[in-house]
Amino acid sequence: MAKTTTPPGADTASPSATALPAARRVTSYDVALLAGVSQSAVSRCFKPGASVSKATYARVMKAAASLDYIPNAAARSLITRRSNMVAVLISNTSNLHYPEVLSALSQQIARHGKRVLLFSLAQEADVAHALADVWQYQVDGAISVASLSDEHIVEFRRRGVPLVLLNRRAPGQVAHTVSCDQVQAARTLVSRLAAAGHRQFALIEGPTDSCTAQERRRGAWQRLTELGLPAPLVVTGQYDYASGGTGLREIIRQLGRVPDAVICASDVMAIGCLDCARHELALDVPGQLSVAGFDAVEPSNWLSYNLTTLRQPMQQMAAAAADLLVAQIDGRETEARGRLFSAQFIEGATARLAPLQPDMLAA
Amino acid sequence: MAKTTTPPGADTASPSATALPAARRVTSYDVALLAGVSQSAVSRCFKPGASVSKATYARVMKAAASLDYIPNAAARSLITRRSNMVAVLISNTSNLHYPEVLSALSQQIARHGKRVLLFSLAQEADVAHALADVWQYQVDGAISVASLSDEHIVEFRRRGVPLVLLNRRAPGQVAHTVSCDQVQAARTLVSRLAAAGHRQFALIEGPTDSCTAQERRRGAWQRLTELGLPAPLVVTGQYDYASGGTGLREIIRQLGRVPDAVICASDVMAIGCLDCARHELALDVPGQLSVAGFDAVEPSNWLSYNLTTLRQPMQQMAAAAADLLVAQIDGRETEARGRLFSAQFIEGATARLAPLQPDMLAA
DNA sequence: TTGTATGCGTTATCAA
DNA sequence: TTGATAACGCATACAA
Repeated sequence: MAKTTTPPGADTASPSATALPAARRVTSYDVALLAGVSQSAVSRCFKPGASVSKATYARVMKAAASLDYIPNAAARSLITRRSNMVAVLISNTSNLHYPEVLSALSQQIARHGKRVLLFSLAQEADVAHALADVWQYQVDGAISVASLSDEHIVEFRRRGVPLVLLNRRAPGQVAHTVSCDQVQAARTLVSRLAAAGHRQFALIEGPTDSCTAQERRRGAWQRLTELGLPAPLVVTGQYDYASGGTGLREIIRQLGRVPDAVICASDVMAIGCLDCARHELALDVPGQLSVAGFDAVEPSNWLSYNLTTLRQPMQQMAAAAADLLVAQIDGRETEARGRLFSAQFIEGATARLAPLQPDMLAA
Repeated sequence: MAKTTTPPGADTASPSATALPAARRVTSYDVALLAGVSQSAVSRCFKPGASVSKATYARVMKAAASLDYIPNAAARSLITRRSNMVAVLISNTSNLHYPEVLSALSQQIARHGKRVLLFSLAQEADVAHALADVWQYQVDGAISVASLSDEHIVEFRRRGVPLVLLNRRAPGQVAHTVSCDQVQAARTLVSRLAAAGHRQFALIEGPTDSCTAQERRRGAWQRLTELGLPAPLVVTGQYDYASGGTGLREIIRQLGRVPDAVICASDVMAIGCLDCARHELALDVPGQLSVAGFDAVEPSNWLSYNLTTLRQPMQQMAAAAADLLVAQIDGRETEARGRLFSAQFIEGATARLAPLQPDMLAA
């Protein structure tokens, strides 16, 4: 390895570790000087499809290596108007879903040679702050896994920053969107439960401002109505574990009895509901009560739960979002487009299900 | 105020959906022109502690607002040598731990007016690629929640990029570190289990290259030896759910019987172990077998598990890491420092525990 | 307090 | 293929 001057105390004894006093950065001029070429020649050597002779390329690369030269992305982006950064806006409320989404997005964005500038939104109020920074940092585009208001979406367009919404809708706006068909997913779930004889349904929803929750609700209602079943009892939760238990209690209180099936707008709530039913209310699930969730987060697959749920093809959705965004950035895609994925039904063992009938697929 | 040329469609009325063809960006010159001041005056207005008169400040801000002007961070960082970006390196293997760590880091870094450039490492091989980008993007510093080789750590110092390791050690290097005392945590756990009468221990470890796993192992061994207990049986897992079950089976196979206690190097493995014990082997936990984990991830707290585990004060650790990094960036902290936090013991209900004795604290 | 002039490190244009 | 030169958008030293 490079023996610089004095190998700074490698033993914990003497952390001399004096930070090098802002050593002047190595620039393309330094490399040019050492290689005996012009600065623009150096620049060209670091641009993929440039026109450089083998000889100069070799000389430049050798000099660059010996000086530890790395092009400065800030300077580059100033002139190319490309930062190779993509903003990812994500709200913490996604919770257990968060790592899967984020690492998938990060990977897919990296495939296109770009990196993720992360905006992790703890509260709704953070959106304004985050966006102010998004504009400053000159990102090439943004992917939002958080709810944005119409005004915010308009601002993206006005500022010419490509935007893709992942699992969110733009209420009054045309926007590029990648999502999973929640309506269809909820319809499928209801169909399969109804076919197995469930009649009294209850729903534990997410916060009403979440469009994912709204669509799941709409799909369930639609299908229940079509099947002539009684209207479901609806309570609202916060997508968290505790909401599952309190939701179930509330349902039983309002209904005066245990419903046939509880559909929860997230797996975590479904698990909370399940634990409450089994451990606190001593109910047999799925004997006395069927419980289903959405998202197929990792714990839903654990032996203690084996939850009936619907999986979103997140890796594919992330790839689609990244592709769609890059297409916009490259100007290949101008008109707003939406890509809709289908959820995969996971039978699990927390709901009584009838064997699959052909008409359910058509449902 | 004089509407000079044509303010680019500032009204939401006509979104005409056609992406504006790379409209020339609004710069500080445009603002200066409209406000009737010099460009440097505009610049000063956007610098916190600058010397500007009330009057010009107002004029400039008005002009800026009407033009939708936002300073260009790339240009700024070129001259200030501050990008206000912090690289966060994190490996996906942290899995359930990942969201907590990442959102805590993101928040804490944001407190210092900086943003997170995310490098989510799916494989060990990604490190080199990630680092190459870290150098390019001119980040102010980096926080690594992934294992870095000595060579990599040296490179940070050589390039003058401040680095803080979170829950990782630098084997042969002096480095700024924030971590949780895994040795002490493991010792405490063994002490409490031993005091309750457990004699035959087994460990399900993480990958041997993980230093966190190593420390947990060392602490457990130390304390077992001190207490004169038999050496534990050790098997290795991958930190995932499946490893818990296969680990337990392997332990029972090698031991010829069920051990008194299984200590797992992560909660997810502990949960896998627990589920296997209860649902597949029909063992009574903690009656016949005690199971404990590390990390206190959210599911460990669910009713089905109520796991005996140790919580790392992650929010505080993230804050410490951010503080330490920023101190380095600002040149306030030059000598390598390590901050060590203590884990909090969560009693849970998957292990038989004796009441807390004073000497355990000293252990 | 304000304006002028210069430089940050790169890419892009154009002539050689 | 190569080199001189002009941007890119901002911050800062210095003079006014």
